[in-house]
Amino acid sequence: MKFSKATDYALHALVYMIHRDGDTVKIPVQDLSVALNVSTTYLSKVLTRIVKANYITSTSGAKGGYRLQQNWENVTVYDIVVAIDGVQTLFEDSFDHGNECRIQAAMMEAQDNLINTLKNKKLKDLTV
Amino acid sequence: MKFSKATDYALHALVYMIHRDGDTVKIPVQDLSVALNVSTTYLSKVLTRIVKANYITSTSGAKGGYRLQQNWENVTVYDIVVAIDGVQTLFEDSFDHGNECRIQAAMMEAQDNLINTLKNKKLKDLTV
DNA sequence: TATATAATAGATATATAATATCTTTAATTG
DNA sequence: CAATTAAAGATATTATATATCTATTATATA
Repeated sequence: MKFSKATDYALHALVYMIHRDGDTVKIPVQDLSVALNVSTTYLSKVLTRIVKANYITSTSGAKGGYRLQQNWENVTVYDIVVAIDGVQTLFEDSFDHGNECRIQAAMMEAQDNLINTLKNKKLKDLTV
Repeated sequence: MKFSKATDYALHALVYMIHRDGDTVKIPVQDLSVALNVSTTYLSKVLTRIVKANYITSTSGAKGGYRLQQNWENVTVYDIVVAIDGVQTLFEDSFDHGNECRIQAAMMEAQDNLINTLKNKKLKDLTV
């Protein structure tokens, strides 16, 4: 019952990127790994998922790196959580009680409240 | 980012116990394990944590078993989550940004909303 | 008191997932 | 072409949850 470190890394990396002039610059993973004190290889794997999800772009080769997409101001914390960990169900009922199971329903309600909070948090708001 | 199976088992076991005449009967783990289709040994380990947390009592020996505490009507889903998994922080910031870290703050707010929902759910309400 | 029943505790096993590293490949610049 | 940088694949490491097994302790009752 924890958010993954990968999500933590991704959020911090993105906030760092926003600070470094938003979508105007390309930042190599090397820079980010120094800033966050995380290995380049692992951070790169994490960021690749953010690329796939289309919140940043990447360019290989010299002078390459990661750059925020132009739409970055609308990206939410929830978007990143999903990009890293996928859409998860917090509570998987081991028992096949179907939809009428009240335990399941209670957990779902709690989960919805968690998710909605994260949907209302834009990365932009975390950088002020 | 998931609730544990142990929590799932505990909630179902407790709801089952409530159905079986509340706090008036002792129910051996054998019965519960049949009802939930979970091994007696593991379920027993799980329930011992609920005993420690004082939401049920246990008596060894013949005619023994688990019995709800008299206060069971006030026990919440959150109480059980804590009894099983302890008080957890959903998001542990790997970076020592201190309290002013906005990422941390956003995650905390989401977590609070999750927890408050579970605090407002009594086991009693899951059994109607 | 002996026997059967039932929870608890400790040791250990199994499974799974997250985290991390290493190496190779592909793309880009100058 | 040489240097740089991301991506991908293979693998290793670590951590944790889940589960089982055995031994021990407690209780009821025949």
